This record gives sequence, structure tokens and C-alpha cells, in this order.
Amino acid sequence: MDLHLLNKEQKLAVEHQNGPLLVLSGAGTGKTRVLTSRFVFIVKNLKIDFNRIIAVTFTNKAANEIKERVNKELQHNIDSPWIGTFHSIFAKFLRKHSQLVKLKYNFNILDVDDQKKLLKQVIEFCKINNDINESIYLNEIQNLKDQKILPNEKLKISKYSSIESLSEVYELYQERLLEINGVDFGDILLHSYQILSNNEELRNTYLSYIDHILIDEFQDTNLIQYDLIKLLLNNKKNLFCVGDDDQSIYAWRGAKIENIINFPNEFACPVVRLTKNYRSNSAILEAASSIISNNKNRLGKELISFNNKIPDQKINLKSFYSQEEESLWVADSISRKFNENNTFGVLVRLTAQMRSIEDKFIKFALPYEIVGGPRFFERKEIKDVLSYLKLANSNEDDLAFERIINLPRRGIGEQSLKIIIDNARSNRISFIKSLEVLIDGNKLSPSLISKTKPFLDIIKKTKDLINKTSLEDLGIFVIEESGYLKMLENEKNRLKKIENESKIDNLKELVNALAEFENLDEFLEHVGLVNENQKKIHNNSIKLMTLHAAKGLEFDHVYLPGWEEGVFPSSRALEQNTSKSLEEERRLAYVGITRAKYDLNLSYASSRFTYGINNYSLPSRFLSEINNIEIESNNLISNKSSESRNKISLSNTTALTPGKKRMMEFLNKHKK
DNA sequence: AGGTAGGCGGTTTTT
DNA sequence: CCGCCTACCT
Repeated sequence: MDLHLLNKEQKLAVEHQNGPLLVLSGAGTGKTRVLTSRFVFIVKNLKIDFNRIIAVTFTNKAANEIKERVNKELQHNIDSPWIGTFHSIFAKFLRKHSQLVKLKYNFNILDVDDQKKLLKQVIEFCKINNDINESIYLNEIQNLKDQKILPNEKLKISKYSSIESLSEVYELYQERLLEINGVDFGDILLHSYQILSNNEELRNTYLSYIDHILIDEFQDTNLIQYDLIKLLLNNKKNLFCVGDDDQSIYAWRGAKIENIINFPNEFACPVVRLTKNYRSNSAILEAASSIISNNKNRLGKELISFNNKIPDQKINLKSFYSQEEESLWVADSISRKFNENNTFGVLVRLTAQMRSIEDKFIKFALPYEIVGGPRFFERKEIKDVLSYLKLANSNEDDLAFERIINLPRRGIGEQSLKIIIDNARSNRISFIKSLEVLIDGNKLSPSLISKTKPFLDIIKKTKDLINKTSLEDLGIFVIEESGYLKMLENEKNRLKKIENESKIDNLKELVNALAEFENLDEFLEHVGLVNENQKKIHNNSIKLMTLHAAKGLEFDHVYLPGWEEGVFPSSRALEQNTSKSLEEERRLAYVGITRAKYDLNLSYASSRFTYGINNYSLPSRFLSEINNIEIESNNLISNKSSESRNKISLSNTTALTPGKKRMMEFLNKHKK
């Protein structure tokens, strides 16, 4: 390990001996480097087996990066179940101990769609008549799980939420999950927590086994994640946390910034601050610093630029009449700078902003890639085919059964399905078992038997093939034998036919993905947890993504379009209008700006086409928070006609709202 | 059982 | 604006 390549503070952190330590690591200060070096240091210098180190990261990408770097430095291919995201680490843990929470080892991890479907059924079953839809329940239940609140803790639930029926729905939802041998994301952590806190002996085995715990992105941990880690922390307290309170951007998902802010007191431990920034030029760091200094709830630190190889370049700000003009400019500007050696990132607040930018990239024939975009495994055709595999693999998967019993069409409609489900409910058996029982007992009409039997046969044959053939062949078998492929190919409608061709392509892609795995369980776990499109187009393509997805990345050229009130800060944050929600948006702005090495381009558009209507908005308040920075804004209003149009839209409202005031001030400040 | 027309609601951000 | 759901028709 090249310890001499680390700076003084980094070295101090990496060579820490034992006990807790907090590393406050600002943007671009070599956080991942420190974390991986620390891992290697523990193995090499502290002589600890790598299997006894937990290293938790926030994304699968970060986990892979750590694995790769550690493998390289140790010259040894380590494959530890303890390196990964919270969810992947504890999904493995849960598979091992699933029977302790009445699950089978091959439990299914539900995605949001499945969760909603299940909740909808539960709400229907409870006969609750209110206009609260399943998404609201889903959100509330997810939040309860983040807070470690169980369905039977009715008092806590009512304290937490004003929805009366919540505890009833929550309880039944959990019952159904157990029946179908499924878990949602929250359950992975909550069940693990239950197992560890209710089984003293088991916990002690883990306590004596785990020697060191490293947590990345500590500012984004929520209550249950932190408490889970503490359950695995023995009295040596070798807990090494790396994070940056200024980059906490997941409060909406339960992340508690207090975890990092209170840590030094809680553990009475030293704090190492990394403030030497090796990424950005000083203009960018000053801009980031002037914005984030408006936040009150922070530990506080200033970054100093330490890379004089980076060109000193001014920050660029552009204003446009419409989103279309803005997108056009982004593509045009990039096409002028584009070359193989530079990296480009276009970071947006909302996924909805991507489409118009994407259009322009295509027009300019620029190679681009959407990072974390539409989820491959959540596409309809993929989920359909996967349901065959899931049902064959786990007969309890009623959601899969319902999805495919009549897909492709087998003439099994609502009424027939009702017979099967009612029978399942009254006998407390799975849907597929219910169908088998009904057929065996000759309780169905001959026509229904002849329609349902082929379906059962396919599932049975698929089941028999598992572990006897390659996953690739298993996938092909299901796609062909189920009639799914034929259904796609036989489409008469011309428009749908074109659509189906791309669906068939996606199914081929699914077969390719299957080919990379050894067994079905492993593959299904991957599907449930690693929800990303792994296809890589070009190494040097422009990366288009949300600000959230950009955390941890860096680019030579960064474009941040859409700096308008209502987009950034988002309309939700403005509705809440609390310092908490606005400070989180501000941290997001900080994350965006600090992704840039030397070329930062901010822009906003006065009008945006959403829901089929033109919406007008004012420049983001964050723009006026960038002080003492020379802003190159030669194109404030793009042309004369748009200037006059802009005036009209502004004069529509007579009251001088705070936002409008800022707009006026801003226009005056940056004129000519 | 299956197809289609019109109404309505939905957009943060992700493991 | 788009996609999902419901109601109604074949």
C-alpha cells in the first residue's frame, strides 16, 4: 500500500489503530481512497482477516469500487458477504436466518410496483373507505420501518401518523408478505434488526466474529441502519465512519443528519477533517462554499483547492426563455467542447428534465448514457417473464401467479381467478396450490380445467429444469414455452408491433443477463437489489443523470440546467417551506457544483412545458447566493422577442412576491 | 372473456 | 401530456 501517497490527514485516518473514528471528508478530498486504504491497512497492518470487516456503502456502484480497489491492493480476489450496501449485506444475513422470522431462505424481494399491488389488495380486503391511495400507505409504512416501528406498536404509530387505518393496513400487509414469502426493502433491515436483538446467542457469535466496521456516506444513514450497525459492534468499538454532513441528501428517505453531527459526542472520539480538495478549481469551490454557508445545521468546513493542474476557469451562467432553448444550448455547448479525453456530466433535479436534453443529444449525434435511468428489471415484459421463474422457484409467490395466470391469454378471467383465490384464502394456501387442489378434487368446470392445466404444466416443467440446465436455457424455455414470445410476435396492430420488437430485444437482453449467473436464487437476488441497467455504451459518453445519482462522481465539464424556483429548489420543498427541506435542496446544489473539476455551467429557463402546459418560473434563489463570484452571463435573455415575452409573463402578477423580488434584484445585479 | 373509449391523476430524489 | 382504470360493448 502506498501510504506515502496519502496526505497528512488522510494518513492519520488510515493509520488509526483501534476504537471509533469519524472522518469528515469534504467533496473531492479522497474519501474512497481513505476508505479502501483503511480496509487494506486493517488487513495488512492490524492483521485482521478481511472476512471480519464490515464495509457498508450507499450504492452498489460504490461497493464494487471498493471491492475492486481492495482486490488490486491486496493482490487477492476477496469476495466477502460483508462488503456491500446495507440492503445487500443484510439480505444475505436474512437468507441465512430467515426461519427466525418465519420466512423461507428463497424469499422474494418486492419492488415498488409489487408492494403497491399487495397494499391495494390489503386495503380492499379491509374495506377501508377513504381516498388515501396505496402510495401514501406505502410511504408511511416505509417510514415506520425506517424508525423500527412494528405493526403492533399502535401507540407509536398513531403518534407518528394521522392515518387511522394505518396500523391495521400495516399489520395485514406484513401478514400477506409472510404468506407469499416476500419482503420489501424496509423488511430486509427490520427483520435483520429483529433477529439480532431477539437472539442473544446468535448476536454474540457475530460480535465475537466481526472486528471492524467501516461505514461510507455516513451522513445518509437512517435510524435503523445505524442501530443495526451498533448491534454488530462489540466492545472494542472499531467503528470507522466516513461522511460529509454537507452532502446529506436523503432525509426524505429517513436519513438522519444527526447521526453524523452527534457522533463525536456519542462515542467521545477524535474527528479527522479532510479539507484538501484535489478535484475542483478555486472558483468552483468558492461558489459551492458561498451557497452552503447559508445552511445553519452543519458542522462547518472550508475546502481548499489543491490541484494546480486544473485550469482556472470562470463559472458560466446562462438564461433562456424556454426549456427547449436551454437543452439546445447544453447540447450545442457540449458538442463544441467534446473530445475523447474529457468527461461530461449533465445533472438535473428531476428525471422529467432528461427527455428534452436527450432529444438534443440525439440531434447533435452526441454519445450519451443515462445513469440510473429506467430500471431494466422493472419493465413489464421483463417482470412478466421473471414471474414464471419466480413462481417456479417459490410456489408461495401469489403476486407472480396473478400476474401470469392469464398472460398470454388463456381464457382465465376475473371469475375463474376469484374461485382460485377464495379457495386459497379459506384454506390458507398459496394460489398455485389452491389451483392444484381444485383440479385434483375435480371442483372446476371441464373447460376451466382444460384452460388452467397447461399453465400448471409449464410451471412444473420449469421447476424441474431449475438446476438441471443453464439459466440461459431456462430463460429461453420460459419465453418460448409459455407462449409469451408468440404473443409478442403475433401482434396485428402496426404501432404495437414496433413496440413489441423492442420488447423482444429486451427479453434477449434478459437471457444475456441470466447467462452471467450460476443459479436462479443468486440471479433473483440480483434482480431485487441491483436495480440498474448494466449496459455500458461508451466509456467517454456524456453522462446524463439526476443530482442524487451524481453523488461520488466527478467530471471535467458539468452542466446544471433547471435552476428555477419550483424545479430547484423543488416545488415540494417550497410547499413545505421549512429550513429543513430548503437546506437539503441547498446541499443538493452543493453536491452538484462540487462534481465539476474546472468547467461549471449553470442555467435556467423562464418557461417549462409540463403536463402539457407552459409553466413560468423565476431563477432559483440559490443563484443569488453565489456571491463574490464573477459570473459570465453574456446571454441573460436569449433574444429580443423572448425578452418582451418574458416581460409579459412577469407583469401578469402584480404583487411583488419574494421570488419576484429576487428575480428583479438578480436581473439588475447581472445586467450587461 | 376481451377490446376500446373516455375520465382522471400523477412528478421528486433511490436501496 | 401520458398511462392507468373503469365502464360499456361485442
